[in-house]
Amino acid sequence: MKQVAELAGVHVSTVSRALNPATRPMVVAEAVARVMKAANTLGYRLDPVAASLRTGRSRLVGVLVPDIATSVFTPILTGATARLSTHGYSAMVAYVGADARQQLDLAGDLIARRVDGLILATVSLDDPLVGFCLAEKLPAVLVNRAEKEARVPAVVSDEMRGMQLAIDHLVALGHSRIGHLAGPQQHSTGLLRRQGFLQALAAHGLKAHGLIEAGTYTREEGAQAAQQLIGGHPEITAIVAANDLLALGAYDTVREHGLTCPDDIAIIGHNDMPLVDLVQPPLTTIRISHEEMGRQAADLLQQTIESADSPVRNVVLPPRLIVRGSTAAPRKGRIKSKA
Amino acid sequence: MKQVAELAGVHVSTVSRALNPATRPMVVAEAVARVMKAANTLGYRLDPVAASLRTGRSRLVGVLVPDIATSVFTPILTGATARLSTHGYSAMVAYVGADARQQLDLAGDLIARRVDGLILATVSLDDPLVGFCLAEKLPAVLVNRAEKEARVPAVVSDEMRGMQLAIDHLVALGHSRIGHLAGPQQHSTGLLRRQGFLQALAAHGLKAHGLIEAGTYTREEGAQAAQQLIGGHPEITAIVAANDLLALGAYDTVREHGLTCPDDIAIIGHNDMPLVDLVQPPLTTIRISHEEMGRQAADLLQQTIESADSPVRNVVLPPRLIVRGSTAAPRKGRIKSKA
DNA sequence: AATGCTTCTGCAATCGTTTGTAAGAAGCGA
DNA sequence: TCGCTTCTTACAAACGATTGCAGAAGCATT
Repeated sequence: MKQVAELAGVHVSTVSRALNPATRPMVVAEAVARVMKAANTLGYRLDPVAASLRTGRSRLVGVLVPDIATSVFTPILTGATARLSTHGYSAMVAYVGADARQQLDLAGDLIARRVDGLILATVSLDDPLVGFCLAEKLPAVLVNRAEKEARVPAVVSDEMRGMQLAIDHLVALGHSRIGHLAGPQQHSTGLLRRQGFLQALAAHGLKAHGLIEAGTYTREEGAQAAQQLIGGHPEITAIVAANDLLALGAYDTVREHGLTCPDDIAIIGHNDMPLVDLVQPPLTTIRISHEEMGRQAADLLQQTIESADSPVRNVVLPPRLIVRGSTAAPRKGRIKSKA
Repeated sequence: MKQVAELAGVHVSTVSRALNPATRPMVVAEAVARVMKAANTLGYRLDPVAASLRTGRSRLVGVLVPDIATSVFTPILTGATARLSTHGYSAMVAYVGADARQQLDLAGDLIARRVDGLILATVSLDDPLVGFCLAEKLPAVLVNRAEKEARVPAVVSDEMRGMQLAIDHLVALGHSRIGHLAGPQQHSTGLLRRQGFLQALAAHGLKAHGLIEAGTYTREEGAQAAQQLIGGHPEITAIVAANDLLALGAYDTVREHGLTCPDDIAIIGHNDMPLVDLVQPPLTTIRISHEEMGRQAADLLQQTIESADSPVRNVVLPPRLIVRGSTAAPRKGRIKSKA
């Protein structure tokens, strides 16, 4: 910067002001031009580290993502980082486990690195991390999963609506004995989808035929929960899962019981993960645009960072029903289970 | 830091030395203890930004990943970031498209932010980015994809071996008329798998029955290439794809032709992506541990950063054959294609 | 007792910006 | 001509560490 100043025949402070769009009006146009030219010929670029030291800001945001490889978090991440970069921010991504202590440490690291804000894809319904950000006055937005009380902005899918789409579809096909494979209840996705399931059933004057909670969103847990569900409620003709992986777990169980999907049991998932259209039968599911979620989260974060006290605003994205082969009208006479 | 110095009754420079493991021996043990205690009671943490400004290092590494959501890059990323953090580094992740200009810009940003090194998952066989890192003297390691000439360390799968496993398996089943769905030839994965395919065939005294290149690793391109392959070589009984997505594209085409897999045509993929065991038929494929790749890349990068001129060393991971339902012995009399 | 050596600590410069304050120039009305 | 704004620009003090250098203290050697 000193060299640029020399070459342009001005003081470094003038160079700094000329280079910063916000302070540029303070400098006479002719000087700005000279500075620009000098900077160009020297191939000079501002040092973000030094700037960060002085200003306390960094144009860096931290993104905390659960360390589950196969899932919805990848598109959230690509959407978020892409949009962040159009706002001039870079992303520091950290994959974290469920350990709250580790999460707080990591957030501490990020704060030490002077991130301007955080995108959290990890929060449970009542997460200490949110309180931490609030205490540190660090802008944060939640994505995919929300908190119980809306203390910070969040971007989520309309879970109630998603479940309503699923139930409406099944009821329209003629199902009335429907069970639910619920997700982890400490996450908003699990909780709200469960509520949505019950509420949508009630709207049709129906009640749940079994509701089993899976502890995690995995195929194994899904298979196990489906086992209990079918065992306890052999009369059911349809299963609504809180997540595609749980639904795929249910596939395994249904197959083990010698039943077929959708003829014996219709199954409907949630998320529309990649490849679920290729499994057999292709999975009917509720599609959520996770990439769009990431983008919206980036926008929301930028706003909270740049306008000091913008209101806590939630963005709720509409889900879509994607009908494939795993749902059909129930059979009249059910063939006895062979297993 | 000043406060810590005051509380411990020493100069800031002593605090700095006491806190840095490398310089700690210079400080008498008793003083170190006092500093530690003071730092703890004040909840003091070193400021990485200031340290970075002074030292030019940052304990930050940049990771460049192609912006394709569904793929092998997620496990690479989780593996790499996890291992990096055990080495005390944090990751700045950037998802980038194929545009070379954009990639260089991004790398420039990262350098400006003083990253200590780069992990590149994006490189083509002859990538300007590698030259750029070399010119900037920025440590870099490649992962998954390698360069033509090994100018920097890389972590890759043993592609030749992978293809050999695939061919050996098919030949053992009785196949002899085998075609290849090759991947993009500007990436080492595409090129080497193609070479491996030909070489493994030759080892059995066979030659290729058709070899079509797909421009990108997508299901659509796979379907299209398979179309050409089957059209031009209706005699083939097996297809070896350079990638699972290409293989799944081939599924679509085979189905369209009214043929069945594996009876009419056996198909074998590459990577063992999540869920390919759930498609119908479950995909036989070559498994690569991408998470391990990420970890090894992190290790390699740490070494290159921390020991100035460690030799250019490549890590080659062994692939494994995973046999599932998409491969079987060829039928004796082929039923005519209906399409 | 003087010298030399080792070990430890303090001083102060430095990394590359940003920004409050002051000072100089220019314009204008009285 | 003088004083008073209004623009511009320069000065210099931060931001929070690291590190070469020098000096002080302690100890052993002669």
